[in-house]
Amino acid sequence: MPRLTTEQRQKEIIDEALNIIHECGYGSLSIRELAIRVKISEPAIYRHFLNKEDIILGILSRISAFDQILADSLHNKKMPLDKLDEFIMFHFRFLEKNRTLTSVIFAEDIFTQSKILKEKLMKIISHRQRLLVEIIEEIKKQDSVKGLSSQELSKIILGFIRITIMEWKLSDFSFSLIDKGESIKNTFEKLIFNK
Amino acid sequence: MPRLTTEQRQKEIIDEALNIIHECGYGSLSIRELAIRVKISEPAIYRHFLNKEDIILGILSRISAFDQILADSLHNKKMPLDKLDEFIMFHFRFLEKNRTLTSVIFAEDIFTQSKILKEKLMKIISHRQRLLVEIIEEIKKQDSVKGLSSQELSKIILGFIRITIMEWKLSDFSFSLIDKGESIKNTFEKLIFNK
DNA sequence: TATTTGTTAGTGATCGTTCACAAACTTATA
DNA sequence: TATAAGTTTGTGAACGATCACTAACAAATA
Repeated sequence: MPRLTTEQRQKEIIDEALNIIHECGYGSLSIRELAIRVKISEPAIYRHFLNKEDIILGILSRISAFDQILADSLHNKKMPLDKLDEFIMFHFRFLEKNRTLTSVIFAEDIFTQSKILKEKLMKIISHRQRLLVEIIEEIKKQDSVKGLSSQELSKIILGFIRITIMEWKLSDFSFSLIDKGESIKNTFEKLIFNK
Repeated sequence: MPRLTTEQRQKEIIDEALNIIHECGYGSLSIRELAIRVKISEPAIYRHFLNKEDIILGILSRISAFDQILADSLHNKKMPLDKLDEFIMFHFRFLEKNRTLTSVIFAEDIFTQSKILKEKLMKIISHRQRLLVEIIEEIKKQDSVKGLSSQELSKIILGFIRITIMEWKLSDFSFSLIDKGESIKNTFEKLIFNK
């Protein structure tokens, strides 16, 4: 029975929480099961998190952290079209490395329970859309884009990304998301930006 | 304490199950709460459904029924582009009238628990996509469509529909989905079908 | 020694489900 | 037509299991 620092344990606990949600759904996420997987007792969980909601907040923080890395990565690209590519591919690369997070994205029920969680989720969603709208606005300055609002375009792109991820998940990750990303890239360039 | 036929009760139970999921999320759907809302005892629920899973199957059957009406409605349209319009608008009209069903659509957790439920959901999804692909193929015969596969196009359309519904739900149904449908129609005609 | 991280044991609440039984409605028989 | 028999739809009480969470205490670490 090794003793870890709170930081290490918190990471372990969130990792296992994600595994449970991923494998058995959010409804199966119990402190009991979590404690068994982390190989500590139930009360030990409460040494590192205030309550169950706090654990979910920890999961959302991990997604927020992703947002920061995404923003940084976009800064490195100069051409707006490259930024769009990076926006899409970053999502796919990230999810290939963190499959368990796909389950959280679609687990609506996590967020209906608590106002705090719902607000945090909405922040993440709107932030990501704002990021995409900015990219599209930049593209519009350079290239001719059909008479569609940036809002609409962003929703089309996000919707397509989302449905692709969902298909990937429902197929038990049977194809390469990154390969799909390449063809999606071409699709949008053809479809929207007249390339 | 009035006695109803099984058919009537089953309808009541499913209606209230949908209300609970809609208002409080799937995690709050318990036989106890359900019985309170229907104003019968818990064991009475089991007179009309085998178990909880059976109740969810009843909800899914209601969605399947929708699929049949959609297919019929599409048969009445002759022009393929009208069919596409009808496909989109039918979804929106239906959901405006049945808001509670939007919650089920996004409640992933319902389906992760049971193999039977997951399979029934996948059938519904793939059936709807097949319907849309057929429409797109018809359009392709008549109009010039950019070099994109019907599969890809169907995913773009379904993704956009889905994200619009999600936005509608997250905004607490603060805008008219049908109005949005009109502008989506124009968007796709401009974007994809060179109108 | 003080603090942090862990344990065992137990809290009341709620879960889905079943039991034995009662009232209502339908059908068959006297 | 009255009544008996059978079926369907309801009830209260209770089942074992599990839920999130806590009090009290022990061991490891600084």
